[in-house]
Amino acid sequence: MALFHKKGIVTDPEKVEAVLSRGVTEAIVKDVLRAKLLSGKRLRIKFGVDPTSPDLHLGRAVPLLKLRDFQELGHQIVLIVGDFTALIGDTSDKDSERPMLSEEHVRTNKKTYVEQIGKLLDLKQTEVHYNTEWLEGLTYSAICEHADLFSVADFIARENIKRRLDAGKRVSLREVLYPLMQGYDSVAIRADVEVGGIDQKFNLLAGRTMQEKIGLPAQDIVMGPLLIGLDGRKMSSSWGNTIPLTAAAQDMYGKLMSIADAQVSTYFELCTRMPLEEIRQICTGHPKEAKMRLAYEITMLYHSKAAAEKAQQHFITAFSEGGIPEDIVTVSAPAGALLATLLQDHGLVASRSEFTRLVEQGAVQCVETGEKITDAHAVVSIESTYRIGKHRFIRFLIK
RNA sequence: GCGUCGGUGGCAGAGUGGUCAAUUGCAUUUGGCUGUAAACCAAACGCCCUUGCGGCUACGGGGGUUCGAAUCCCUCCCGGCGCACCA
Repeated sequence: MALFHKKGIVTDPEKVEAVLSRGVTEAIVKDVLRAKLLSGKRLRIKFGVDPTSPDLHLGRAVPLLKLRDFQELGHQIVLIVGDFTALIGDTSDKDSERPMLSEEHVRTNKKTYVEQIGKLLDLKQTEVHYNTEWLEGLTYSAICEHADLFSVADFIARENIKRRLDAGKRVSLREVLYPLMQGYDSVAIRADVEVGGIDQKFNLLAGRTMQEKIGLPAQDIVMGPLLIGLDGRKMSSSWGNTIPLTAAAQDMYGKLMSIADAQVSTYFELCTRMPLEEIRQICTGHPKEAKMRLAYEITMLYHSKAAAEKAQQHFITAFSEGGIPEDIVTVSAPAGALLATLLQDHGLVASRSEFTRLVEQGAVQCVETGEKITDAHAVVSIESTYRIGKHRFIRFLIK
């Protein structure tokens, strides 16, 4: 945050333009927003996250970086932790009904959120709210007033709702209330701009509608693309294809190395702030080198330079050179214990059946001798290290 | 409430009395290859063991029919759709 000046608002047209274009799929209304940014007025930039799962992931970090861009221009970031909305469940990113989360579940999640966000934003310069503040106290009549601003047709025309209805799936009336709440957040904090993913368009527009009807100036909207996850589908907590911001450096690096080649430049653009020209150059080089650089950059962003270097080194020894990592889980075992039992006890295999299968496939290997285990009843009698597949390692000390 | 259709493995979605531990796709795991945990190709993918055309548990819950049920019947729970006249 070196460029940040407490009072000054940066109106350099080039920087403003960069904020409006990098990683921006659509901005509503772009010209209006540009004018506002150039005016020198300090804007209130809203962003909401629902604490639905304990970890934020890289996909969620895309809008957070956009917020950082705004913060660097000197604008006021207003972060809303949707502890109330999380109980309802957004429909925007779901093809199935989202279950209501328990309050306790939400409470434990929201604690960690602000901390994770602090890796990207300067929290001292960020206003943080929980939307329970204003949503919890709304009366039925206030809700009716809000609900009156929208028609049922608006909702059933939404693609994801329509798809579900057509497929004969249930859509709860409760879910339909979600955009109203998100919209009201904008009213409550008097947002000038709201940042979100393109999948949030409907909800973001609801904010404009509600502000206008209530007599406030309508917020502008900046929407970014959705990051593709590890399996080629949209990155989403419920798919299990995410890279969590809390992932250990080594793990984060490894996960980044498993993204598809075609995604590398997109990741560079959306998940780092490396100059676009430099990215273009890196991506014209060897795909593997480019991906390693990407993994390094992102790991550094969330951890440290040292951690990123270590993770990279680990990756090279463990995978590129087929070696073994330095810090292997080490446990003590009685002499003559069954390898199968030991691995199961330490969670490296889920069941005996799985172990047997792995042995049959030649996946279990003793590192010291290089021998593949072929007997499912092999025992461990001397101190040794085992490798299962490519990335499961364990070392046994004999008691 | 009445009628009707449906609830299957992480997800999607077949199967509708035996040969079903259950087709297929996705995800996952492993092997090969390589430029990496990319891509591609191949295999595996409920659990247990004395590894056998072995045992056990499983197709929303419970009960029943049958030599035998994911498949038929009853009942309960959950969901979709339709109906709910007069206002």
